[in-house]
Amino acid sequence: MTSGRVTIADVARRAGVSTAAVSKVVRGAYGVSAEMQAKVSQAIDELGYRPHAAARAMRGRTYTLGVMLSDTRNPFFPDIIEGVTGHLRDTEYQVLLGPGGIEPKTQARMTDAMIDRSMDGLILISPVTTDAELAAIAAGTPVVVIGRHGGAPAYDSVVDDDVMGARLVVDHLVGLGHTRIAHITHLERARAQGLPHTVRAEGYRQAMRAHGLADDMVATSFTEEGGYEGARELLARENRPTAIFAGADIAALGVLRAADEAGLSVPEDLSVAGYDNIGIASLKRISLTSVDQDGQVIGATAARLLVERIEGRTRSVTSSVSPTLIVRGSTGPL
Amino acid sequence: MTSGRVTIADVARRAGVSTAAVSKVVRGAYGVSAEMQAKVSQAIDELGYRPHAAARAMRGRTYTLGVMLSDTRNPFFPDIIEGVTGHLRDTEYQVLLGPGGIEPKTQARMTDAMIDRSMDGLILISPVTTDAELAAIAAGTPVVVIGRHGGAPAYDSVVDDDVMGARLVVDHLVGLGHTRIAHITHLERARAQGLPHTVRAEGYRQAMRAHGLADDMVATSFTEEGGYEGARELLARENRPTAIFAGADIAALGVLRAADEAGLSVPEDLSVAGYDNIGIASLKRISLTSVDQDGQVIGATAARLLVERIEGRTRSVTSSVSPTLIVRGSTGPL
DNA sequence: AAATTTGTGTAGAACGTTCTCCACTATCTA
DNA sequence: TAGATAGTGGAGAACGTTCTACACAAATTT
Repeated sequence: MTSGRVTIADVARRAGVSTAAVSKVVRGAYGVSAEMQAKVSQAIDELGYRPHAAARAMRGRTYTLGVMLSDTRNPFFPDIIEGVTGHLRDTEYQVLLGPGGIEPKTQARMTDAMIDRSMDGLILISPVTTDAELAAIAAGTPVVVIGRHGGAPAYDSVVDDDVMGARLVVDHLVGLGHTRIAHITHLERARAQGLPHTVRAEGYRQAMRAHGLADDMVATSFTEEGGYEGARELLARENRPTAIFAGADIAALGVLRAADEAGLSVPEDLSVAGYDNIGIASLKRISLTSVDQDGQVIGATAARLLVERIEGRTRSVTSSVSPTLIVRGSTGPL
Repeated sequence: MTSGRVTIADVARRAGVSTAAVSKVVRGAYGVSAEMQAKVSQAIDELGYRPHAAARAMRGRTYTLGVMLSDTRNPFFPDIIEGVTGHLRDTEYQVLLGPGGIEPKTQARMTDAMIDRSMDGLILISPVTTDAELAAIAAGTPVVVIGRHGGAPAYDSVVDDDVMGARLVVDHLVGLGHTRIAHITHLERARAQGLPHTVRAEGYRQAMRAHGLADDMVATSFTEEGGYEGARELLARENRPTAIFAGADIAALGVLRAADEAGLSVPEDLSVAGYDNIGIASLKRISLTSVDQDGQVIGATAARLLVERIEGRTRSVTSSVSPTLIVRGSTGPL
């Protein structure tokens, strides 16, 4: 207590062995007798020794995995995080989350910070960066990217099949008799390729074309406010859409607000669908038809791939998770 | 690129000076000439040098602050995090979040992990621990605790005035003519003192007494499900309450679901109020009367106090933030 | 019986910083 | 002119691990 932290040298002294031996025991390395193992373990317990991560980092592992969050406010993240931490629960890896913000610059600062802290691997959720920057990061550190299509050889990817998700929504709405189906997407600031909103928008376009329908998109942002403004714009048109498919639930909530304010009842006057199936979508009051992408599975998969890569795999893997359409009260027949 | 990371020695060689000099420049320490400063800065830029945090940690600072999150799913956290990161934006500190879970054991594991990684300071959000454990942590690392009443000399505290918040709700409901006002609180597993739910419950009790009314509480959990179950129990009573004050918005959402299922309209048949004023509370569809506690201010305050403490302050500070009642459509006259 | 293999433990050099001394020069004071 | 004082730069010892090389003993093979 008084004299600072307990080090491996203290343990070695207590057990009457060398620091190298203690290190072996701690790491579970080869070449330790049962007797040595017992002696050292006892000393560790008695002294309450905990390995100093920074010192470890100087030579080997830190046993720390970083998850870069692009937008803390997105209610979809907790599922992913739960998947990641759940999968890592019984390993000695620790997960630390880095709030990267939505700006490319702040995200880059965050990933740099994580690399500076010599994390063993990084999970990047919907990073807004160029492919080149991503490849540069992945060249130095094991990386798994979530939610970005078109994987690269340098890192693993876990994606939701957003094309399929968008098609599920369009098919559902067309099946209900809708023809004027609008889509609200996220305005991309950076020249990043393969972000979910882009793919969802593309999937929407394809699905509309497949049904011989004209697409109608407005680009705001994936926020409640963005959905609200997008919907206001769409609903002000002379020939307003009868259904709005927002690329994210959070935006769909804004659409619902705009509908309420415009005196339109959902789903009688306007059908609304979202994407992500966030928790509150199931509230009776909201009852939002949405595409579910099982964040826990995505998170757990990402964690698994990352550990594999840290432990030596070099061949790149892309894991695609199929989404499901959850039909609720916000969509109905025309 | 090919030969691993750029170190302070590389910079020193390039600039033709000693590593000690480079270190001084990097740290902005005293005793550097303008010429030296320029020479070294140029070499740093040319080589793209970044200090290795782990190596720094061996001797000095890591410039890393940890925030322990007790429940990632709580929609109230993003505000706090935004406050923290916002306040730290232009400093050289980096914020890393640790998902601690709701169990005392997992939270302890998380704080230990953060200490092992020699973070310069810790912000703990509603930690579920004994005062003794908290004091032990704070003895070794600067700590600011958010959302836990009854501060201790070893750490700083930032709290919402939960007694006042509860009183605001009760006063409001009584003003509307309600007398049978129930409260849903969180069942505490651990023997932790001064957690928000406890204080809110106590504030509710006091306020009811002040109005000469009998209190009626049920303890489930601060989740949508917990609110739902608590409300089901309350609404099943022969003399059911006319207003339910949930100790957290997330639970209030569950109350709304229970009301909907029971065929009760809000606020005509039942008034519902929550606490935290989470984003979706303002959605027209939800329109939940709630107590707002400005998470951003709380987060920013915590960050400020933590930095002060890291930089030498030892006198303990407790900062209390006054909440506001936001009246919306979920509460109405009896 | 000698040679080889296997098992177990240790010495000691990294790893990339920080920071305390110390040395040197140039300026100022007596 | 000698002595003191700033101001600036550098040497080198930490910090707490990991891990390669090696030493030694015991067991096994020739």
